[in-house]
Amino acid sequence: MAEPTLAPRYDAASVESKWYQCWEAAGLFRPESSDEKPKFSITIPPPNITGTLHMGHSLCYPVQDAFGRFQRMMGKRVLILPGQDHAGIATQSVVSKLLKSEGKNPVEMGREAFLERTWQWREESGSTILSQFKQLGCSFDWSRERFTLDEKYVQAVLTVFIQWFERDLIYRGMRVVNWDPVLQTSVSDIETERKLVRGKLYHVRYPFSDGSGEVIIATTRPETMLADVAVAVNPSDRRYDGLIGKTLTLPLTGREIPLIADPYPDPEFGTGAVKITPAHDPNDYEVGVRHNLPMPLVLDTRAKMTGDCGAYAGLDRYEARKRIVEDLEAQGFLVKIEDHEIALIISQRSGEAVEPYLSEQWFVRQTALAGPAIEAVRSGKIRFVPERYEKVYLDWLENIRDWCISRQLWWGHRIPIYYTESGTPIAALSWEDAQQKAGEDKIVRQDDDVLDTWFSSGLWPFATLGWPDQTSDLAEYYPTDLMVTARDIIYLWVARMVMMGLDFAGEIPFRDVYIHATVLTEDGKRMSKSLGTGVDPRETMEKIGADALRYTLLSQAGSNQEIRYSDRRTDDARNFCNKIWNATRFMLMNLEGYEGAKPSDLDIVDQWILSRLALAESTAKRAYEGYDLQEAASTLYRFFWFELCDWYIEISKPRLADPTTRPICQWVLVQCLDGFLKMMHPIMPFVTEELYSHLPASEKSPFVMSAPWPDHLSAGRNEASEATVERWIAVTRAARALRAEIGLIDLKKTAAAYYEGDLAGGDLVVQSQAAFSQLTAGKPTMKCVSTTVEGVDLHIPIEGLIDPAQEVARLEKEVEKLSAERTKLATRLENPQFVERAKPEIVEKERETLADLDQRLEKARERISLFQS
RNA sequence: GGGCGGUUAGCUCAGUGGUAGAGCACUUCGUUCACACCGAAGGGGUCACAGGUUCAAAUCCUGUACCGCCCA
Repeated sequence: MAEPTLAPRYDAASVESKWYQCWEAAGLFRPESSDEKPKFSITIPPPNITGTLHMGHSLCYPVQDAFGRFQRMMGKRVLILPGQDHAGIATQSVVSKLLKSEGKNPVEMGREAFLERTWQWREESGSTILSQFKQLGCSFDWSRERFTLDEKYVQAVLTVFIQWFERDLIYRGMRVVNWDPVLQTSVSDIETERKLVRGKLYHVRYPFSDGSGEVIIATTRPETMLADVAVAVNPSDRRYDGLIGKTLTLPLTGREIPLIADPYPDPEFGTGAVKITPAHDPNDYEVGVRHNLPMPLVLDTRAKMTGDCGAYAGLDRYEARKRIVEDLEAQGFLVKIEDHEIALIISQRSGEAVEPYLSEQWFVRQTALAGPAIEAVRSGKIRFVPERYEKVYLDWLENIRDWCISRQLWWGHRIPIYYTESGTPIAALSWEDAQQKAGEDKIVRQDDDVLDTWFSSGLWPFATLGWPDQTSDLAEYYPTDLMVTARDIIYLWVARMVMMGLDFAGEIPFRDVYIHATVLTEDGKRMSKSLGTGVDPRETMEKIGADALRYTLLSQAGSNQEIRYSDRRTDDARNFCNKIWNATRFMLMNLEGYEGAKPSDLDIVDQWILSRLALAESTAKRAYEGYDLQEAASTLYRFFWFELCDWYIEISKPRLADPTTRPICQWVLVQCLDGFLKMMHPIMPFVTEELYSHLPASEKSPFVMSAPWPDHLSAGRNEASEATVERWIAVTRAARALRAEIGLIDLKKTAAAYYEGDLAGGDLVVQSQAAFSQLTAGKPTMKCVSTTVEGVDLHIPIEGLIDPAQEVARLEKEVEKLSAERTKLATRLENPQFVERAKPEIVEKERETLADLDQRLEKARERISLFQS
């Protein structure tokens, strides 16, 4: 049953294109509907509809696929549910730009027309990334694909809002929020980042109205002084004793403001006096509330000075700053300008400096919801992998602040609040519902804002399964088993899913949270499109295939927090694919006469490789179970390349030529390939599927993807055979090294050799692998170069081929090395404390090593004297 | 300021107490015989630094330096 020969080189492109459709057609992406099997479910982090595949995705989604594939092989009903996020801000700005490039004005179009256009865009280009996941081999259940703006999903979002509103967990209030003046919307605290920039600290004189002196304030934002309503000093600050309550005249405007005492100003900083601008600074806002101060706005939603600002009206905030500073200086109010490092708050979406802005927004009260979410992780019901991220999660939840959920956008879930004529807000699923709830009071409008995208994605693990309906999917697959995501959204998303899952679905949303590493460039920089440091995974896949890309990234997915992507690594992965391909090719080329029956008598090498295979199986299984792909990948790599290819296949070459040993070799090779391909499959699905399809395995599954994990291999463990073959390998290595020492490094050239000692039946292995024409037991009479390893003496007759002085030098070097080692060991063994306290097996091992060293030293010295004579 | 991670061969990284490892790169040798995307043999390390615990430390503890990330 000889198979057709494979091409001599692996070509990913021709192999990968076909299998995805085969799997899908066979229905392998959908979980089986069998109650007997335990389930394993994942809801994938929904990528943005504006997204295209980057290296981060190429790690995150194959990680989920790999664990899913592994669990499928372990006999679970696996559901990996895919979908997408509507990405409010990102999508709205993409479509706005598009419209502007078409010469249209999104604002003038109006909400309805804009949304229609956005839906059209979503249909046309919003699913690119999902097809790229298919290219990566992700075995997701597309029949259950969800989108956060699906009708059903919207119902879930509105239901959550309404319930929370009615439970008084959602409230509306005037607050200073992070305002993005480019995107024209509020953003939440965690959608901002801090950036240290060099700025200036302006010291400005605020005179007392009665002419009795002045207070000097220090500010980084002089343009907001037009909205100043007070100057505050710390009550403990003696410099201002007796001055509290006096009135100051605000420069440039002549407006009168009070000097107040408040704990907020730090007496150590500057003059200890702080101007208070409640509408444009969150700390000042708090002061304003405490002192019941007015809160005028001087900047508008575009961060331009408002119409009330006289000469400055309409100026951009930076231009206004310049002009105001000039005027302060001209009028003698400016004391000095110092260099100062400022912590700017940047909006992640636009990159623009956030403007703290007093406005009316919707908030979720977080403290009560955070409690159970903290408990779920503290009690161990939810586990983080790596564990250290647990602390990050807990720290955030323990210091949580209310969540601003309203966004001044159109694309998203419109806040289901309807206002009556008398101004009462009513939360309802629809206008009609609201009217019903309102009774006599007439509904006149719906709130204009939409919800933060994270509000809707917080429901992902249960809303995708049909909640609020009690669907069978929800009953079967919730709570899910695993959430795989990046560390930068532990707050934005993971914590919120836990809070929302516990509150609405009554259960944790997932058992384990796997936080994957960040993929960086080769020199440790962030991959970023704008910086041009990104590597496009699609190009990598075209060059080397999805499997090699997966291997490159997954083989580095351990507990590290970053992965560096480099082409050198992808070469390794590509070479590995080719090696797997060719080893299988070798086996297929040697299948003549193979009948598939298990041979009755295995040789020691066969027992050895099956034992190594068994060990690889248990290690890989443990690694996959513990979410350690790096360990799984390296275990399988080492087994395959260093044991199966470098030794077993090489040793099998002469055995395959011999009709008595051939059937054994064939059978063992098939076992090894079968087991290896299965175990490798979660990481490299395509090449393993292709090669499995050529395998003459006896109990063959239709696909390696649907094959069971090879648990049965563990029976092959045989430590005695392992020890024996490892000795043969050590002797072979020593023999090759000895050959190299005398210039016989070319293994094509044969040499005769002799050995003394017990090779435990390995003479043929050593002979073939060290390329000896003959390996004869006994001591030759002619002049030899010799070495001792594992208690075996090897001799290669040299017949004057070598300069005796050179050989003496080599042996002396060896003696030197051995002596140094011996001294170290002997010192240790002479230490009574070592002998007393170290574990007996360690002491025993050291003693054996010492004896071995002594023997080798003695022999090396003998050999020196032989050459010197 | 607080927290987390890192520092091991020229480079990228494994290595949870018992003689320092891999891949790449380098040197020498080898292509009709699965694979040159390969094979064989080599060279190359004060495991950042300083203390401590231990019979024994890359590994555990304390501190320091530098790099990265997060929070304030």
